[in-house]
Amino acid sequence: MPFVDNIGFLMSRASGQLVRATNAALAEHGLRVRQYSVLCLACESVEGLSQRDLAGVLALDPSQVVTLVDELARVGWVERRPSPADRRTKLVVPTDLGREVRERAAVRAEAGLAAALGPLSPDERAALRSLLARVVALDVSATT
Amino acid sequence: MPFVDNIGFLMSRASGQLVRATNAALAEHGLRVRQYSVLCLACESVEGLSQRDLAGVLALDPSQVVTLVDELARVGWVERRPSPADRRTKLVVPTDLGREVRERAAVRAEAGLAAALGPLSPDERAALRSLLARVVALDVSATT
DNA sequence: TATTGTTATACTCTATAACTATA
DNA sequence: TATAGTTATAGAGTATAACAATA
Repeated sequence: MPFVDNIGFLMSRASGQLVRATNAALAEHGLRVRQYSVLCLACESVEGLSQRDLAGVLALDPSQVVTLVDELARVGWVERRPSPADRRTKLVVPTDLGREVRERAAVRAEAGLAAALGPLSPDERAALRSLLARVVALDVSATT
Repeated sequence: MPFVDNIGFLMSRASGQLVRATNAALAEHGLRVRQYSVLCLACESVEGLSQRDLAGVLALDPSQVVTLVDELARVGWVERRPSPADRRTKLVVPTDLGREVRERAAVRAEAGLAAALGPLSPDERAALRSLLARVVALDVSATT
């Protein structure tokens, strides 16, 4: 099988395309996809997530999460709150402004992603999502 | 739909896993996946590919290809040959040693990739490949 | 004038290691 | 002793711009 049909190569190219399309769509909102992912997860949580939880869900190193939260906090879209249960832990919670930004950004991000997925039917997108989820579920490094 | 089910996010995580698994498998052969892709394409071509062709197929900037070919040439696995047709063009061709390395590396790379794709059946892998190929085919930036 | 290969630069992402404060 | 967050650093990947040789 020729190299251009290698699943790893195709995955890497496709991933790059989706990231670029999403970043382009998010640019007008002052976001990149990494910061956006943190903002989304913070908005979805009820009590806020610890940075450790964020690192686990996103499969990032905790030190990377620090930077992402710093950037979102600097513009006032999330804030760090002390955890009532553990004084080491900081909960990342969205501000009201952060929720608004996230809502507007989500519309553009979805549109950008949809365009990058092109002619795939809804069923095909669901199939792709399901296959990807099964690959991701294998990740051994993610200790969460 | 929660962020963790976002296709872009899942694709990005899955891509990272496949790249890491492949790099780990290739490490004992002194290769990383980017260099390996150039070596594979050079081995598959009959007359050698120009660096421009390589950049087009791999969706990389021509300046990135320079670095990759430099590294493979330094260890004697490929060489640059002048094109008979165009004196600006350099054809990248594998050496005999390069072909041997590629053959051995391919075995390990395939095994590493297969492990990273885990429980996906052959049919599911084919379906994944096909879906990815259709997404990649959309890439507007690839002028090839 | 346009294209191939090249050099240079800057920014993002990835990967580790070490430190602090708490547990 | 282990964990959450933080700082620091180095390497790999991505994105542009400019230049020389050639078409």
